[in-house]
Amino acid sequence: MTITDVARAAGVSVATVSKVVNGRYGVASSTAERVLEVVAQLGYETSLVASSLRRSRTNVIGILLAGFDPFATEILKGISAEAVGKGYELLAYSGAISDDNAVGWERRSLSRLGGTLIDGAIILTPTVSVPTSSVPVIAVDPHTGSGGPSTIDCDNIEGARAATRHLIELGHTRIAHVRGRTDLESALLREQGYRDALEAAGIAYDPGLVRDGGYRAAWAIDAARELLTLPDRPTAVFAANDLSAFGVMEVAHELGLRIPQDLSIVGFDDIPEAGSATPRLTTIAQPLQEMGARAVTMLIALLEGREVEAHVQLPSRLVVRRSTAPPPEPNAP
Amino acid sequence: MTITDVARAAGVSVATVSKVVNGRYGVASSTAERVLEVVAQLGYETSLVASSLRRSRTNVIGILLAGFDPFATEILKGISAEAVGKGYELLAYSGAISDDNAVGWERRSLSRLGGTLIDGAIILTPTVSVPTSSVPVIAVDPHTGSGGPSTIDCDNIEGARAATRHLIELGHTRIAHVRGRTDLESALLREQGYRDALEAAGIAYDPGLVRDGGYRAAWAIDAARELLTLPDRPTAVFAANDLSAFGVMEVAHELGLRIPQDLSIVGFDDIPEAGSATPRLTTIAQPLQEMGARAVTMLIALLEGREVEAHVQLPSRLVVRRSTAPPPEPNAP
DNA sequence: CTGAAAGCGCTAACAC
DNA sequence: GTGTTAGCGCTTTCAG
Repeated sequence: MTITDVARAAGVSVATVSKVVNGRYGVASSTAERVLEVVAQLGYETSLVASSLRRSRTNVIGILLAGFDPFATEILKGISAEAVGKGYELLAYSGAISDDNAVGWERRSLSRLGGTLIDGAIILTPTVSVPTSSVPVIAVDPHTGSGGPSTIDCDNIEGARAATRHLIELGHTRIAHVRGRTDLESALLREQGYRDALEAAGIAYDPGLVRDGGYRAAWAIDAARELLTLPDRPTAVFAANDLSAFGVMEVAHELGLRIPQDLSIVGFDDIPEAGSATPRLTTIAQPLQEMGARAVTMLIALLEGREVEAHVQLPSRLVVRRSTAPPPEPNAP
Repeated sequence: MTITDVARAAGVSVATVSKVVNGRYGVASSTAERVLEVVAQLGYETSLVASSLRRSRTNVIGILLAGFDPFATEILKGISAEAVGKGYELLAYSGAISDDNAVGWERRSLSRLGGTLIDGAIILTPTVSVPTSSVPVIAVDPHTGSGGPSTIDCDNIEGARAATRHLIELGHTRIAHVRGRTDLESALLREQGYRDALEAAGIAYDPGLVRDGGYRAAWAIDAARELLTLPDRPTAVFAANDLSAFGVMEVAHELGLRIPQDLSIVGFDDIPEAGSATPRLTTIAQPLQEMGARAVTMLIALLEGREVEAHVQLPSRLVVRRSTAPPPEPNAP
C-alpha cells in the first residue's frame, strides 16, 4: 500500500496524490475527490518513515527511555494526558539495552531518531548530559543541572531531608541509606539530603550504613542483605526510590524482621505500587504525572519557537503510610 | 551527522562506511578501523528512518496503543522486561487521537509504521478487528476472537462471574454493572459473566442497573451518578475495569455513601492504583505484565518464522480488599 | 492544474 | 577492497 498504488488506481501521478493527501492547493476538486475516494477505499496511510525522511516536521514527539519501569510509565501517563488534542503523536522509544551500552543510550537514541523521525524529544533520566542535538530536548530527572537542555525534576534534596527527618522524629538514630544511581544527579541530591538531616539532628554520619542500590530492586536486595545482617543493624532504612525500598522489604521479610515494628522503611517517588505494597510504603511523592505534563508543555513551546525556563523544579512531599514506626527499643533518655 | 559526513571525514565512500557500520565483509581491516574511529569521534549513529526504508528488517517491535493509560503501561512493563536482552528495540506509538479517529486508530498506526519501521507489532485493545497486515501482529485484549491475528487475553467471563459471585455471597441482590467499551470483546464477556452469576443465584437481571462506562473514569462518573441516585439504589456495583470503579468511588464519596458499609464496589484489571485507592479496591486481577511478556514471546516466534497459538488465555483471579462488605440492610430471611 | 524529476540517508548489487 | 549506482516512499520545486 504505497502512494504509487494509489496514484495508479486513481489514474494520476504520485505528486498529485501527495498534494491531495497533504491538503495542498493547486488540485482540481474533482481530482481531489477521486483521489480521496481511492485513498479511503484502499485504506492508504502515508508512511511515517518515508515522509519524515523528506519533510522537516512530523508532528511526532519522541520520548526516549531506558525501559518501561514504573517511574517511566508514570511520567508517560502525564505526557499522554497532556498531549491529547494538541495534534502531536507520541513515540516512546527504548533502544536495545545491554550491559555495554547501559550508559549513553540517550545519545544513541537521539541520533537514531532525531532530525527526521521526531520533532523534539523528552528524555527520561539520561545517564549522561545530553549533547546539543538537532531537535529540541527536555530532560526529566537529568544527569546534571547545567549546560544541557531544559530540565525538570522535583525537590530531591528537601524530599530526602523530609524522609530522614521523619525517621529521626520517630526516634531512629541508626538510619541506613540505599543510594540511587550514582550517575544521576537526583541520587546524589537524595544522599545529600539524608546527610543534611542527620547532621541537623546531631547524628553522626556513618558510611557503613550506606550502600549502592542503583535505583533497582535487584541491587537493593544485595545492599539490604548486607545492611540488615550488620552486627548492630539499622532500625530504619531510607531507600533512594520505591523500587529499592521494595527490595529492602523483601530482605526484611526473608530475615523475619517485621515492618514497621522491627524495621522502618521510607522510599522515594510514590509510584502507584508504593500504596499497594504490604505494608503500604511511606515515601516521598514526586508529582510524576505533572512532571510529564510540564515536559510536554515546555517541548511544544520550544517547537513553536518560544523560550522556556532552563530548569523547572516541582515540590516533593512526604506521604506517611504504614512502613514507618518508632524503633523497637526506644532510645532511653 | 549523516553517513556522508562520516565518509567525507574518513576519506572513503558512503558504501564503505555502511559496510563497516553493519559489519559486512569485504573491507580492509585498516580501513574499517579508521572508519570506526571517525564514527566514534563524530558520534554517528545510523538513522533508523533511512535504514528502515531500505532494509527489510529493523529489529524494532512496535507497540500500538491509543494512549498511555494504567492498563497499557502495565502491559508495557511486561513487554519491556521480557524484551530486554533479546536484541529488539521497543517503539510504543500512540497516534494523535481525536474524536473522529477514536475508532480505527490501530489500522492507521499500522500502515503508518508497518512494512518499514517495525518488524512486527503488538496492538493493545484494538477497537476493530485488525486487518491482515504486512507485518506479524499480536493483539492483546482484542476486539474479536477469530479470523484476525493471534490474541492474548485473560479469562474475562470467569473473572466477571467471580466478581459478581463474591458480591452475591456477601448478601447483595441489587448489584449494578458499569459496562466497559462495548466495541471490545472483553467488555461483552464481562457483562455476560455478570449475568451468568446473577442467573446462577436466581437473581433476576435488571437492565435498569446496567450503564455504559466505556472503561473510562469520566464516563463511569456519569453512569454512577445515575445508578446511585436511583429510588431503590443498588447496594453493590461491579465495574468493568478499575478506572470505572474509581469513578464510582468518587461519586459515592460525593453522595456521602460510605464504602463498603453503604456501597460495595468490585473492579477489574488490578492495576497498581487499585491497591492504593481508599479504600483499597476489591478487583479481578489480570496478569497484565505476564500478558505483555507472552505477547513478546509470541511475536518473536512469529518473526523467526515459527508457528504460534491462535489464542492464549491467562487466568483471572479475585483479589478481595476493602471495598466490599455485606449490604447495609441484610436481606431478612 | 498536473506530472516529471530531484533528493532525503541509507543499503545492496555490481563494476572496477 | 572499494566506489558507483539504483532505488526504498515520499514531498517539493519547476516545467509544461
